[in-house]
Amino acid sequence: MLNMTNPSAYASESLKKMIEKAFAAAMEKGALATAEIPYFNIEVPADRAHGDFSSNAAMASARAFRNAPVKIAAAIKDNIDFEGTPFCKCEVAGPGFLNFFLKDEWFAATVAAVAKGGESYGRTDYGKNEKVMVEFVSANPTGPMHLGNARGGTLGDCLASCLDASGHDVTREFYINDAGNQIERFAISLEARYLQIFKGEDAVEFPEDGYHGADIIDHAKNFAEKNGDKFVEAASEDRRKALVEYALPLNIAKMEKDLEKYRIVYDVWFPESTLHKSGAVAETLEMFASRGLTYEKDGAVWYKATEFGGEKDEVLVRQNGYPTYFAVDIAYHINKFKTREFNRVINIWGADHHGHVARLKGAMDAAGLDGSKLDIVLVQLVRTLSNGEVVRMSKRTGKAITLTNLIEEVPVDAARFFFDMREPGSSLDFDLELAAEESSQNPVYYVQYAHARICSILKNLAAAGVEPRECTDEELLALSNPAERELIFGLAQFPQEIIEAAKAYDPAKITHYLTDVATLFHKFYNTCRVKGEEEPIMQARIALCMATRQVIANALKLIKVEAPEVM
RNA sequence: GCGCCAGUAGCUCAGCUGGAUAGAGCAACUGCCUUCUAAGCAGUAGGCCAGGGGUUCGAGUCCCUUCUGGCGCGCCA
Repeated sequence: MLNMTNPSAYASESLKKMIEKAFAAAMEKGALATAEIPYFNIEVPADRAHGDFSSNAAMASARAFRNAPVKIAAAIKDNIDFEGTPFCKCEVAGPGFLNFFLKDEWFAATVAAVAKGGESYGRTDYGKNEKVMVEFVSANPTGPMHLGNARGGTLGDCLASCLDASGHDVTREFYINDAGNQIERFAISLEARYLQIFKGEDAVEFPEDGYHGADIIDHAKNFAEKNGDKFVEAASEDRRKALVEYALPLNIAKMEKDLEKYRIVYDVWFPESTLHKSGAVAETLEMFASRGLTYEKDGAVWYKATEFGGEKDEVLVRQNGYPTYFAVDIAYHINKFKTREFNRVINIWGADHHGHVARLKGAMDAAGLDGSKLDIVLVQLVRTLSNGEVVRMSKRTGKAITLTNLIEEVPVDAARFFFDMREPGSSLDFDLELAAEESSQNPVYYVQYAHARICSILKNLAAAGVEPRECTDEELLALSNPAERELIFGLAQFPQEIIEAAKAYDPAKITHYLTDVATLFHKFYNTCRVKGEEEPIMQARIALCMATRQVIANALKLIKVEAPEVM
């Protein structure tokens, strides 16, 4: 039997070699003119009557061989040697497609491969252990997280899982913006609310650009209960410091807890403040200056971004002497690449940050690093609706549907699956009431149902005294019903599907794949019986059921959704 | 004004980076449970792939252009 960790890739790779050999053989015999073989595709045809795999090799090489595609296809077909490949048949169809059919052995071997792989079926070493960071969510710790964070969180987390499963060395990171302007605003907001408690709301004006949310008021109240009016007469600087030192850790802890409830656990929580304390920001500024990349204008330090693809130059140090967010971000990313030696860095950002993409990549080039190793996945913003009305998300006004609300109203399985079904680039409307109401028709249950059904079949068999056993090759070869074949073919795609998701930075492929496998299983279930069949075929079908359960469980685990045994 | 992202069935979305007759799920309609879970299956209906040009054997996919929607273009982050 064949040994396969990635049955689908194994088949398409040997097909590619087989076609190349056929080209060579045809040229040698003079059936084709001697020419270089052009690039051609291997794909799975939409209509499976067209075979298990097909190739456009003949059509793609029409020009190179100065011949009609159908004639080239015939020449290839005549010179194909199936020996040592998982294929048994080739047909020429349509305008010159080459359609290929897999041997029975390949299907049997796939079922065996899933069983052998067990929990690790799906994992490959594709990424060669490349050190990759995925930084995602990184919400401001000045207020609660919103639905955009939930979406970015799901996508970032699942992307990290796909990278991990495809053989990358992955680190999940949350960047804590615990310094800079928004912390200042956080401080003055807390201060105003605190003073309002003791002096009355009218006596203390709330700052125009402060955070108006109820969470700020709660923090101030709790702080006042703990410390009384001790800080009313204190110097403003001390008061603000005390308030921030009280409230910020609480906010960070709350984010960590909420994300954990949402099944997101980070390897690293990286505070911005460490970049200031360690001198990394200062070093970055010096380095840019020493490379002649900066100049002074209007009392500020500017970076010549236009020399690195930017539309305009950018301020690094403000007139007031403080570094800009951009300067700190450059220092942060130098830290990722240089200090911590990540080979590739992936950031999940809200689409509203897209203006920042090119200049940060350019800055990496300017710093002597490789900006092309920095990839930004832009997640379109989530527009929140409430009963059909648009709710503006704004930390400033304090009105937002929070991640906490989401977790309370919609089961985590449904929420994660929902956000994971859509590609990052698609814009999204989210109505919390509607989502809560309709969560029962979320496709996640369709997938989970398939898993539960399999568990139920196995349980009934066990009750009847039938225990699964290892099948012989011959028994597995008997899985020849079209519904069985389709299902096995689907199971074979899993490892490659993970690789594709990792390559395209698109974990939505996994939810689509899961839905496909669930469909294939439900069809199989309605076509073939397990219990009550004759022993050999029953055991082969048990093996297929167990393989399917394994794949569904592995894929659900990848996106951190439960695989229930009973529904 | 310039830039980025999007526009595919009534709704929500796929479409494997240029392949064969454009597919799912909801919603609608018709069938299928005295045998392993009907949260399922089978079927019907639903389309100018936003519009118009172009590239080639072949375009939902690539190029140009127009329209529509979202988001950017701060010494904010």
